[in-house]
Amino acid sequence: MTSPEYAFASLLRQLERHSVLSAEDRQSLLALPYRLRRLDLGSYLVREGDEPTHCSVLISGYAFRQKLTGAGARQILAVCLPGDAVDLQNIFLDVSDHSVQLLTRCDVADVPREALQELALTRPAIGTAIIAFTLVEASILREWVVNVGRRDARARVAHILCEFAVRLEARELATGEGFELPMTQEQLADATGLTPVHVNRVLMGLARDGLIERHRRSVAIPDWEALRRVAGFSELYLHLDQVAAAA
Amino acid sequence: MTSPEYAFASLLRQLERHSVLSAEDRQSLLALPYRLRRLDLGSYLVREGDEPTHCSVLISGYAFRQKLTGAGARQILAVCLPGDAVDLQNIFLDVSDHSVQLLTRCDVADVPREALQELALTRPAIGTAIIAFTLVEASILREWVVNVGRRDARARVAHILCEFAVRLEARELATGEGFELPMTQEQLADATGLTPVHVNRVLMGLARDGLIERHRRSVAIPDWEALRRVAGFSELYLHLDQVAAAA
DNA sequence: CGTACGTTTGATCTTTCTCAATAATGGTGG
DNA sequence: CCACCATTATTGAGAAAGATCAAACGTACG
Repeated sequence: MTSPEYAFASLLRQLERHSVLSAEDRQSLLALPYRLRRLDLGSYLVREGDEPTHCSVLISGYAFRQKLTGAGARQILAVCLPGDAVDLQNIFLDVSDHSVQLLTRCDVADVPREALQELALTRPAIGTAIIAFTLVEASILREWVVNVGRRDARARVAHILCEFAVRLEARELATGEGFELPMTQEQLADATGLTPVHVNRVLMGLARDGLIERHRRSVAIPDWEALRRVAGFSELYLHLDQVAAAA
Repeated sequence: MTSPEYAFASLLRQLERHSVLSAEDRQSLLALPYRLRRLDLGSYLVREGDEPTHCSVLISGYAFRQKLTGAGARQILAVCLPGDAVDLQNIFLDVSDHSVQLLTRCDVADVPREALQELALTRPAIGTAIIAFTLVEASILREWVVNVGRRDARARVAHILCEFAVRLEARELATGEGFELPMTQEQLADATGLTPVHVNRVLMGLARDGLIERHRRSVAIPDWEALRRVAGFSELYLHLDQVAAAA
């Protein structure tokens, strides 16, 4: 389950969502050179200001993108799931504009920048897939702006829970029953633009109203429609249904 | 100044920021087929849910990306400047996840989806440039999340003003003296996640403290360093300095 | 088994929102 | 060119969502 081959396969599955890859395309992706690392919770995969030399693929574990304001506040920008290529971003820009930190202990595969770049440019189908992949990330980011900018605390927290549930299910990391939330309430606060105290109160409120059930970090959603309504959630922006046209 | 050739030249200049284009690359970009349209303020260039058939390039005028929450609130996600290719986004995804609306009367050039897509895939340098371009947009979006999520009202408004000033200057649409802000205070509010009333109060406050000078929609920044400090602004995320390595 | 971290709760305070009214401004038709 | 109308900007008073401060409680891990 956590072998590198499996992780590349997961990356592959995501790329194929938006582009038709030939057997050769697939092969050359799986043949990409890489170096394996195991990193502890809290390690940085990328730091703002870095000049990237490689792109890391998350084999197992979770990570998040973050930036700090001048005043020292932290904003979490995105959560990376197992199988995500963490910094496709950095392969085509020369300096990293945000940091990526691990949410859990992780296995990562580092792919040299040039190898991936060359693949993207010489194989049009892979190029398309990579562009589409970054565009989906951008779409998620746009919804994140909406969440933080124009929803109240309850809807914000509900929305981020809906997003996790759907993204995790799409990768078969969650069942309809529920999922492990890989974040502390403080991290949830930095993702939603709230304070940890208020996140706690909102979570308690959602639980009290029967919209979620919690035991430790595990979250279950007994009435999906109800939570979706509270969150104003519509999964269109995840671009999950877009299957590449048959070859 | 507002001929289509000029606008494509402006697009070209942006693309060349991140990739080295050959004479041929340039030529094929400028030879792209297009259809010209003049549209009134408030028109939609793209609507959420649309299946895109073309990519519009802004020849003159301003536009903005937006999404609506279920509750009907609007969040502005980005402002598009003259010379921007508005929906490179949509060329590689099959359904548009947000809307683009005009901030002013605009001249736009519609480039057929297939033409641009083919160019991106057959000319690696152009492919690189397009990926880099969308990555820079994503970086701006990330800073937008930080702005709305983790800065107080004063810093938020100051930050968006700093961003405009720098982006406009980079395209020679503003001088050190100041610039025309193409938005109403209500739109500014939807961009910063505040209410129009509060945006007004913050603007008044910034002016009272000598951080900005306003007459109608024109904004001057008498003390750049002071405003930058209030905003916590650092232009790294705009990736402006990144010049393509010499060929 | 104790220590550090995360969660929960209460009390109070502040920022920002809401509602409402007034004043400018710009555009339009006569 | 002027008067009118619609939109945008400005101001005040009161309300509310969420922040801050502080303390207690759990739980996991070394």
